[in-house]
Amino acid sequence: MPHSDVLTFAILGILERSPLHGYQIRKRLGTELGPFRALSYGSLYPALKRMMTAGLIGMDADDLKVKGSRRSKIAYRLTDTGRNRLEQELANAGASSWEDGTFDVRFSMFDRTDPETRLRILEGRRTRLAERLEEAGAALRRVRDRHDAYTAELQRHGLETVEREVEWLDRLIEEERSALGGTETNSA
Amino acid sequence: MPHSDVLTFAILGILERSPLHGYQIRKRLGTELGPFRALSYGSLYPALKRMMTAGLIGMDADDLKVKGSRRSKIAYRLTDTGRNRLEQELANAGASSWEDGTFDVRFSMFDRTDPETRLRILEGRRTRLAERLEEAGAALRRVRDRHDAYTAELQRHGLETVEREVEWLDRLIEEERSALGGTETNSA
DNA sequence: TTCGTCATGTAATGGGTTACATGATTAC
DNA sequence: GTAATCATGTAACCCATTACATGACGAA
Repeated sequence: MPHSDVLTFAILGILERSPLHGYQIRKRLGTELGPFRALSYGSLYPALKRMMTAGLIGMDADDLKVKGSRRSKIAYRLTDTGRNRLEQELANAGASSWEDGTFDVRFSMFDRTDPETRLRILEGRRTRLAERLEEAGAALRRVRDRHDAYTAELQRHGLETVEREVEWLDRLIEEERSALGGTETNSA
Repeated sequence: MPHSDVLTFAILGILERSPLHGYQIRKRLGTELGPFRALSYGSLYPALKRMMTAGLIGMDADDLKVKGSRRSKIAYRLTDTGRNRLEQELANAGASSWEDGTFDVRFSMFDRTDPETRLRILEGRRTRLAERLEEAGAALRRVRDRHDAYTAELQRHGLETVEREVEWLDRLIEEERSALGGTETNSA
């Protein structure tokens, strides 16, 4: 029960702001995150169905009630259960918040996350990336000579990209710390 | 028949340098590309099996022949068919070379790719990224105000990352061009 | 002798995409 | 009237991961 999958969480976060049609949810997922992705309907609608079954969301059928039989636009909205689930997730700063496919989604809801949790998530992500950087760097030093110039360049660029992300996180962490007040929070 | 999947192509490229065990192939995939990935055996071995069936690779069973029944280390090597397929792929500068999950693999074999093809692939990738940048930027300008500071920052960072990749490509393209001689090659 | 790494494989499962099928509404 | 976009959904498929099962080899 504790934590749902990313997509469910993302949809919960989007629907909290206002009820939306499936179509609109998809667009929001595209512009709010990334903005380099477009979830297919083949993923979205089944997810909404699952969430209905789980009682996380409900629907306002616009004209479904008016005319007799026509299926039409459906506006989904959060139920109380869904809202509770979302709050529960927003308070959680565990590993699932730093992981690769999850961090962006989690970050996009920082405006609804309390400052301490934000900081812990940013620090978690930073630690994780720094670890990867170290492993990768070490592995690289061991085999450096076996690589041609292009492979080496590819790896250099890969490392550089991650290094930059770490710098970005450092900047955000610093901002969060100073907004929080002093030197109070300690990192693991 | 024309183009195989990325994994097949990557394995072909790795085995061309020398015959390897499945285990070693996996490690190479990890260090040569990225270096942020580790393919699972659940993907690797079935892929090798498919490639065997397709006649792209063959095996040197080390001690399989010596003792009677023991399954042991298997060194895979390219067959002539496999080598031909690889060459065919290496000459191809089509869209499948610029796509997201494919570009890295393709780039890692640039030492076995002729200069003109290299240039066309780099240009293709650059064009694709620049397009995405434009679309994303336009989409963003339209909805900017609807976003909170965190969402905006996430998008800013995403765009910046892609911009940097474009700069990286520009540098590589320039190098390839000057190595090629004059101003001869024309981009689409 | 036991621990870490090398080594090979299968079955169940998961999470996504594409292609298909359908139709309403809006702007030109 | 016709094209674009809005809008919903299913079925088939793809490609990967995780968990499981097995065992050899070298070093402490």
